[in-house]
Amino acid sequence: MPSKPLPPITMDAVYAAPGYLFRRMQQIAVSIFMEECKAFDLTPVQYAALIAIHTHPGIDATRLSAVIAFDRSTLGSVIERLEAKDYIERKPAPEDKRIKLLYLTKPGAAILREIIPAVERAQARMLEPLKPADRKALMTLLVQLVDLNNEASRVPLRAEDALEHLGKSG
Amino acid sequence: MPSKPLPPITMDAVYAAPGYLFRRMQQIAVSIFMEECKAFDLTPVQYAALIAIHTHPGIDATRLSAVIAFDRSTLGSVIERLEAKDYIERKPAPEDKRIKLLYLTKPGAAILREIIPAVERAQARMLEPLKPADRKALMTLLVQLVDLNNEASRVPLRAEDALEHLGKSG
DNA sequence: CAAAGATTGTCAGTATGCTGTCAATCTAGA
DNA sequence: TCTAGATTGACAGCATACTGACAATCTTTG
Repeated sequence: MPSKPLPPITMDAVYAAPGYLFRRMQQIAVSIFMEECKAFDLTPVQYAALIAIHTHPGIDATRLSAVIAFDRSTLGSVIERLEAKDYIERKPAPEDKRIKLLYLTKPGAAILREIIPAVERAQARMLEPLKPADRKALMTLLVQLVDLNNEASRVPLRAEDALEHLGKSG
Repeated sequence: MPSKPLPPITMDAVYAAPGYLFRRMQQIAVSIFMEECKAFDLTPVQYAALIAIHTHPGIDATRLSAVIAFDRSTLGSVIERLEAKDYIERKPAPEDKRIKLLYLTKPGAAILREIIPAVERAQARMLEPLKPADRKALMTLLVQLVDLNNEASRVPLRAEDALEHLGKSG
């Protein structure tokens, strides 16, 4: 057998491939987010970063990247843009000259309060076409899959554990 | 009531949001794809484009973007790179001077044959952590959701219908 | 304490993705 | 036919993402 006959190459195989579906769904999710939030000058990534900084005031960029599973390189420019919009500020850490601490500003906290309803509408719209039971089933499976595949991505999620090495006053 | 008390802002709400999970899963999917296919100089997007051009020889860029649901602007550079690698070639359409027809080259067809097993391994790996029944359930729900949300994205999938206006000799 | 090693923020380079625009070209209607 | 409108490929500009590298800085070790 010099060459095994390959399966026929069809677009249907592409349309049914997990990778294609994940990409497509991501495009759709971003599109819905931007539509619901067009009154606010925030992208999904910037929103997640703001939430994380709000939840962990004084976090540094490297730990932030672990908490939201974003690439450290990418995060640099995201932070820059958030700072340019005056939603966050960077302060040098007194005990480590390499580190810059991130804090939400008043306008940052304000925009967060205002945008949350729009974000929730967006999240709901993404799943709206499914029956409620199916929405729940899909989310359950996705949470599992993302968790079990955590190490497969370049920047695994390190959630709260990532903060254990931070100097906490508690 | 001057201001309604907002729900507490937690990272768990972010981690459970559909949009966040889709983004995360997309990152993971790309990472796995690139790892399995590192022997071949092809990205997931370039792979999908190659398959579509193989399936629809002589397609033009605009219709290609509809068939794989990629942005027309983005596709331009993707095509450029595929052409630079000598995997496809562009020929001017005789009856319409605006259009450039896309064809797979011999090296393009060859790389497609070679990469397919790696791509299938990648697709399988993405779902591997789930039980077989759960994989099937997830894919079924995702196919539904992507289809029902088709119009929500900037570039809805137009699959084969997009080709109806193409001059077909058959 | 000095050298080796690790960490942090940053940058260059590449590759999607999106919005908006434009000239060239084709099409449809007056 | 002549022109208003649509289509096509291309481009500029912005925003993720990833790889790999780097200087400054901190930590660990001998």
